[in-house]
Amino acid sequence: MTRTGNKSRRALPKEVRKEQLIQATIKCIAKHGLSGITLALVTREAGLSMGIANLHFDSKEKLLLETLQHVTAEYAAGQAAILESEDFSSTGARITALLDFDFSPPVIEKNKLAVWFAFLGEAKSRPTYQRACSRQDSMAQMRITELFQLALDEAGDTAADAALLAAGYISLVDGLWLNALVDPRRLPWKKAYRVARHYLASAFAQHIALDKRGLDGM
Amino acid sequence: MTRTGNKSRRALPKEVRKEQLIQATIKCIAKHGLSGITLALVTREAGLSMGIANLHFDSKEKLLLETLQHVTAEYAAGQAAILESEDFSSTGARITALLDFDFSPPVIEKNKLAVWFAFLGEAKSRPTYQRACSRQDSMAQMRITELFQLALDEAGDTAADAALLAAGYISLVDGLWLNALVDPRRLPWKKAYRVARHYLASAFAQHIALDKRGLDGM
Amino acid sequence: MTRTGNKSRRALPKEVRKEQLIQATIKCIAKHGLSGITLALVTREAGLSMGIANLHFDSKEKLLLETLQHVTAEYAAGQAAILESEDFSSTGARITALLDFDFSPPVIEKNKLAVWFAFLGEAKSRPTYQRACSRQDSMAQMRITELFQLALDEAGDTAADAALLAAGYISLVDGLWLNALVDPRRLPWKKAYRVARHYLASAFAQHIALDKRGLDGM
Amino acid sequence: MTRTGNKSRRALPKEVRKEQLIQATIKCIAKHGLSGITLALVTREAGLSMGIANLHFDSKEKLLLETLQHVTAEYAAGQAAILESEDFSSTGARITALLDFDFSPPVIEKNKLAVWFAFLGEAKSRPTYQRACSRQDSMAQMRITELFQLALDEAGDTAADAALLAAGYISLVDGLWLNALVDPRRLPWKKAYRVARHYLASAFAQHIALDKRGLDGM
DNA sequence: CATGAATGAGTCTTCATTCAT
DNA sequence: AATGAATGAAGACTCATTCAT
Repeated sequence: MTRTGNKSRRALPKEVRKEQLIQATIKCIAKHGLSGITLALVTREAGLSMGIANLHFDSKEKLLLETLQHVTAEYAAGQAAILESEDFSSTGARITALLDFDFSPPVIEKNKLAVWFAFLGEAKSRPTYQRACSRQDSMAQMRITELFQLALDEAGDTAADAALLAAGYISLVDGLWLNALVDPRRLPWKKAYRVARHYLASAFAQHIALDKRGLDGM
Repeated sequence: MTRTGNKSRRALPKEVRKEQLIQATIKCIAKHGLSGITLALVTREAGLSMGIANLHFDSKEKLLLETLQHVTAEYAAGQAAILESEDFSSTGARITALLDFDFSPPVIEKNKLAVWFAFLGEAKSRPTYQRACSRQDSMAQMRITELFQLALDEAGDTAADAALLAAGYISLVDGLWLNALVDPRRLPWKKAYRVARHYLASAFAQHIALDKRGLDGM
Repeated sequence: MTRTGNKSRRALPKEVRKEQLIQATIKCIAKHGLSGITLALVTREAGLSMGIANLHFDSKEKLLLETLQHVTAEYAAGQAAILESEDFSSTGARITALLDFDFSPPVIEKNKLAVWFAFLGEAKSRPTYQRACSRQDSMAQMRITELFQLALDEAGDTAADAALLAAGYISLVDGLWLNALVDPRRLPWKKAYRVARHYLASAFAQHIALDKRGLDGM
Repeated sequence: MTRTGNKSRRALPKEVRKEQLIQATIKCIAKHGLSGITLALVTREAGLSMGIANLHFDSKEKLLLETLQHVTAEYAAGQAAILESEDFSSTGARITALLDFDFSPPVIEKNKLAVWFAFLGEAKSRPTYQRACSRQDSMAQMRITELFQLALDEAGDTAADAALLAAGYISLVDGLWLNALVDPRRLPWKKAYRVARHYLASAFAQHIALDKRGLDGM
């Protein structure tokens, strides 16, 4: 319950309200699942009235879609910042940054991941979700492949296949997220991180060391 | 299949009906998603009457749960057969069999995987689903860790961590399934298989060769 | 409230239920108007549950449309019976029968007329209603024109225009219905009948007498 | 239009707004029907803000009622002007003027007639509408009866019934309006006018000629 | 056992009305 | 006086569940 003390009748900028509702939707999907979510639940979580969701999003379906897009866009932006940044001193540092980003608190935040996999679980039967999930992925996969290729070139490794390594990294991270999310006792986040780091270290031995034990504060 | 003697003539129909309904449920979840499924859809798909689902499963929820259990049990049985079989001549052959099984047609069948990820997507918010998903996984993870440890021992590798490799393999396969399911053009099944094989080959170089290009007929 | 004493859970033939709902709809439109009608009102009037309307008609809109068609079809059938019957001994008798039918109790029944004019009032903005209202009217107008032409021929009247007389008769009856319905004190049904009879008598003096004073029991 | 002196600068806007909203309401009823009209539609049509309707009319219901009264008052005023005018040289001329008025462009304007019949269609179930529709009608009917009686007296016709003729004329015009409005192809306005003229000509042969073929420019 | 018409609680959606600005 | 974001009651529609046949 996020009542912010305001008389709540006060009109707020459209974007603020939409953001408020999207945040409430994320919480509700994490708590009740995609098939258990209702507009009543979402608006109550936001501390607003029932009608407000349709006022700002026209329909429940559009609210859900914009929520999905919000989550994917946020991740894509963070990832793109790393892949495009000029600040990295080395290819290894960039790959490490990518890895650390993928297991940073904002990314592995329970609620957001729950939303992500809730939509992926329905993606097969909902072309709209599928498109929203896939669009940015293709781009990211290309960029990561390029990054990995650069690392292989630097190492003089002509045998390895950058595309295969990239596809593997992406899927591995997805799988680790999913398993750590569903049952953190079986796969603690620290262990998940070490698995991913190990994967990269064995592919890019010259760039990434194995010894770092994990992210602090996880 | 354990035939229960001569009285099966009477006892069988009940199980047949349940199986019929579970198969229809699998198809419907794949087609409409967990949040789009209705008993009317399922029973129509099965060519039966509306009331039959409640007659045999008491409630929609139980039908869904049994469907999930059906899918996980089927996978667990196949995997256990490999992990426990006496027929393998070498550890490498057993690991390869595990890999091939994970990408064999019955396992990567679109409908079943869709069901699997549909339930996983809701697992975070539904303890019942979570338990059904996790139970057998813990066991499998232990057995796979043992298998990998055996391989490492045979290779004299004392540096590698079998538990980490096992967790990585399981998550990698989950991630590959998910990505290949959601968008097979971005990640074709053949490529997914090569990624998984590459993962195992780099961990168990002495046991598994890289050159095998993929499963036939995929 | 039309509870017919049955346990109401008993399944009835589909057509019987539809008829039951259409009758309830007619009553409700007469009582609350097209813009005041709700499915709750209709189903309560029928003594049935809320969901039944959508079960048999798919949507409120289709229930309303079928109700309109029911009313128009009933009138058209009665009128067609007169226009096509072989039983009339003379043209005058047929015209008189037409007139008497137009003011017979089943036709001028308050509820049905209210439904008729409720839909006509919306017809301008609802092509679906417009079509349902117009379709049979065109046919009837043609047949009435033919009948009037026959009467004029028999009378040797070559000056009068049968088409004009028919259009006039139809509109006059519509207007009389409407005015008698809206305010029976200003235009009692008996008077409305005399007006219509007078119209016909002045056009077909040889066939129809003026003296008959009106329908009994009105 | 009675200008209220110099303070009109301040007082006028209120009336202007109401008129603006009534005109928008007329358009919207014609376009969407009484059951499809919403305040959002009306205020958007008027180019004003959502809250303005309640500000000036207190409620939607009152806006609708005032719209109905606006339309009926306009018609009644035009009709009264003819019935009371001192300018007519003969009874025949006055009757003809009445007829021509009833089919003059401002009266048969599509939107206004649509509004008129939309309310009439609901009148049976809404005493408020019924009263608004009937009030002036009674008066008009009396005056028209007087006019017709005068014509009959002038013609020495003692057999005809002026009240019956007046009731017939009023209903006939209503019916013609309705039919021409709903389906102008089946009953073109020119034909409707000829029907009405024919009705009057056959009742008042000495006063009204048949030969005039119709209104120009229709 | 099986059927499917009927039920009615639960949801989404609309929209007149309110009120802070 | 005017605005339009926000409200929440009311209504259409869905669908798991029941039960007479």
